[in-house]
Amino acid sequence: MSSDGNSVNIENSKRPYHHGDLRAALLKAGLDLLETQSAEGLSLREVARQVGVSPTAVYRHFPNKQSLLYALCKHGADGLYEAQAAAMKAAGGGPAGFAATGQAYVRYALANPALFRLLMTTKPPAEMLNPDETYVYAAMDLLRRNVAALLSPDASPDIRKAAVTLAWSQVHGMAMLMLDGQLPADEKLISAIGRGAPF
Amino acid sequence: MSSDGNSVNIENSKRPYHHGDLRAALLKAGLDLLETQSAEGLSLREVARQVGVSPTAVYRHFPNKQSLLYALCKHGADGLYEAQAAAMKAAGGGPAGFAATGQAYVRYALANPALFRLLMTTKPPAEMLNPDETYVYAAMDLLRRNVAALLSPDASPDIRKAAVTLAWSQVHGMAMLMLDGQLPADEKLISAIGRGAPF
DNA sequence: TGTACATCAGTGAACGCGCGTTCACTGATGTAC
DNA sequence: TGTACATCAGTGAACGCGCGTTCACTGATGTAC
Repeated sequence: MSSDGNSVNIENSKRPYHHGDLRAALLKAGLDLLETQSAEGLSLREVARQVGVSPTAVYRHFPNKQSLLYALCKHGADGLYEAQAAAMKAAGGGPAGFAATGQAYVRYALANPALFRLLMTTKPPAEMLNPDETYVYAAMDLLRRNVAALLSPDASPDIRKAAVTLAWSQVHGMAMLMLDGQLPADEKLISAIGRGAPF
Repeated sequence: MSSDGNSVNIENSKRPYHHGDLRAALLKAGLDLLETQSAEGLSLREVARQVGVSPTAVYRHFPNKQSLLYALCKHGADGLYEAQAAAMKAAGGGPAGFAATGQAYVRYALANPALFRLLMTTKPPAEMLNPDETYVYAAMDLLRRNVAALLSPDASPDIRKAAVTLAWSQVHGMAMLMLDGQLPADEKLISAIGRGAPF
């Protein structure tokens, strides 16, 4: 466990973390725990335990459990957006870029199951800047622009909206069905996204 | 609360339910509770409370909490299948029938949010007859047959599988996004399903 | 029709559990003079 | 450089809570004779 030899327990000094580090450590621990369990099963005490700190210490960095969860959502949303943006950039835009972002969406969900679920399920707190934006707003917006670029320039707003909705639905549905074990997490299925499928 | 006048509490006789009725009452209570709260928040004690019975009484009808949840899943799965089958029958098969089943899927999810989630998330117990079947198997199979009927007869198995997957994904994704508040539960969006959308 | 008895579906009390959160506290750190 | 002191990030004990489940029980129901 500890990295100094002889398996001696390092006795924590009273201040084991440098300024601001505990917050980051708590988030890291939360993310780690979400790799092996669902968000509902995640407890504040468990996160503290994982870091090796008393439950009370968490309250120095987050006013309550919920705000810790919010922070995890934020982190996850950023990750999702970055994964999609990177995929689009790598694919070079256009139809290929569109397909790539969709696939990145599914892959991100599969790589971060509990976090992805939490992210989608959680409504941001009212204090957030744009009250009607969700955590996935940035990722969604990227998708919207991609879809718009594929449509003929004179497509009506209704058509555009329907196209975005259906594209997002398809990608999201595949992600959820795979997470829930209803579909195999099969790379072949993922790569069918955006390839001019029959629907 | 009670239906005899003067707000006198009806003192339960020791056997308030006829043979087998308590089981049905518990299931009913579970379903009712799932209309206003998530499945994770549903407790065995709460179900018992709702029926007006001690928590212990539940154990006469279900070996444990999980099996009560299984029974709720079963009920929900049957409901989903029936909703889709009825929609297909009403639409008279063919492409219209396919669109109707997809739309029925989304509508069922919206009408039974917590139950639908539970249903999708829960793996049936090993004792069930076909171990690799999920609760949604029947509904899925109906979809599969519908999709198959739409494809040209010489479509390869891979094409068929991809078509089913994408169709299910689309419908499921829309349902989930609406349940999660990421998309408005808008009838216009729902009716876009299966209407030869751009994707 | 009456009686003895097994069965069965409930009861209430109790268990141990882990949770989120509050409290009064401690001791190290950083700062002003 | 030394000292006094405020700040701040931790601690451990405790709270009340609701949970799933077990236990010994009770009294009504159904059955055999």
